[in-house]
Amino acid sequence: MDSKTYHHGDLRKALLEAATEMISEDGVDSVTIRALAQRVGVSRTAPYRHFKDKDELLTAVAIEGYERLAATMADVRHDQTLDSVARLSRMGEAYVLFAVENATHYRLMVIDSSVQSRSTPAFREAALTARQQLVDIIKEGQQEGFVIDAPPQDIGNLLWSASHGLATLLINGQMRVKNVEATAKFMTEKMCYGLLKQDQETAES
Amino acid sequence: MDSKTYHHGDLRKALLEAATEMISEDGVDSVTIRALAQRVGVSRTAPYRHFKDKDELLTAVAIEGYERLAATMADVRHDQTLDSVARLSRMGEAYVLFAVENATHYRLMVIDSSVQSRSTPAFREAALTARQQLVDIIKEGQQEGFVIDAPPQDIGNLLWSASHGLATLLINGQMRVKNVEATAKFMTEKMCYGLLKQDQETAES
DNA sequence: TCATATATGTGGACATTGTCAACATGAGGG
DNA sequence: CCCTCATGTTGACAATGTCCACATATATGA
Repeated sequence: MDSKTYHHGDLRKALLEAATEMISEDGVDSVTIRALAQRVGVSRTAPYRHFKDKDELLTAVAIEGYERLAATMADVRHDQTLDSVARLSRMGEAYVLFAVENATHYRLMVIDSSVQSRSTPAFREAALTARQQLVDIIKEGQQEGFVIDAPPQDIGNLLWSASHGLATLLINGQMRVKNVEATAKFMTEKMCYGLLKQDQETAES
Repeated sequence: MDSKTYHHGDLRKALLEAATEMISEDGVDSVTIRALAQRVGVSRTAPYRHFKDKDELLTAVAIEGYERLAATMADVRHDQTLDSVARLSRMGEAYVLFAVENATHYRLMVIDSSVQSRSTPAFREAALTARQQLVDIIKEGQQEGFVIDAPPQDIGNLLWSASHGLATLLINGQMRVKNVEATAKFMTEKMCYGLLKQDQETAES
């Protein structure tokens, strides 16, 4: 059941794996249904038995990406060797590293227009699950008294935004940096500890 | 010289305008060379006299976008009714508003893979010019003693990242918000005034 | 003024791609 | 053992990007 059977076995999975490989090798645009099918060893229209169209396939790849990202973030969240503030900071680093190391895949996940415009419930849920890791850490930080009392969703959006933005700058080469980890750490810390010399409380949204 | 001449007059400009319209109406994927040509009233291969290929055309559109963005940011920077801290905060708002109001165009500018991968010197310069507006304000803030002494480039990257990230979340609908301006303001201010209750100085990158 | 070179626009042609429809195959249940 | 249905195949077609040879107009210089 591995080489020349008419039926493939688990074509869906094979397609997703091959697509992921192609994306990381040559970018999303290099993924064509035909090339993908050939790589997996099936005829060009076989993928249509598993995905309605190309967008659906790419969306599935993007969802897998979010699942991996969420797992990475969950690891940080459960790292018992760190306190909640350190975990918060470390999570920013982890996020940025993930994005940089999986740049083309990350692009697909985060902003590729075809995937975004079709955004299925499953896709949205995958993205939300990843973000929830961050929000949960913030809540813990609040319980421990380290983090200000603004709504954790809002704070999460702030940190998520900053991490995503940094990742984008790095991926696009608009920000050249020697050490990605150090940069991510600098930014996350500055964000956590404040940017201006004087500190004061301000109204919320 | 406006309706039926064999030669168009300023086809290049007309193509860019039409492409910009199509992008904002139906997204980047709706821009096809043929549709574009038809919209402008020329034959399908005429655009190739002005752009090497489709990517070059889209890159030109993206550059125009950065020019508009830079102009918007420059307006804020030169607003004499605000002090430098307020200008900094306002600039974040202006950036996010620009992105949301020109969502599809913004996508093209910031992360569309075909444009990014080809990124020409002109494209990079346009992006840098916009970012420089932000860095300049930060320098002014430092001179006036409001902003910490970290390298202005680093601080600029931080704020740019956060603004870009927020814009992306909003554009992708991953963050539903009643009032975009208020949210941008909240985030920019929180970033400027610090996120944690205690304040302290930390090492830089 | 007029011929000619050059820039600009046109139409035909072709390869690539996504996708549909009709057909083939084979695994599993009755 | 046969039938059904999920799965895979082949042929076909339309849309698209883009090359090439040709057409046309504008500018240049004699």
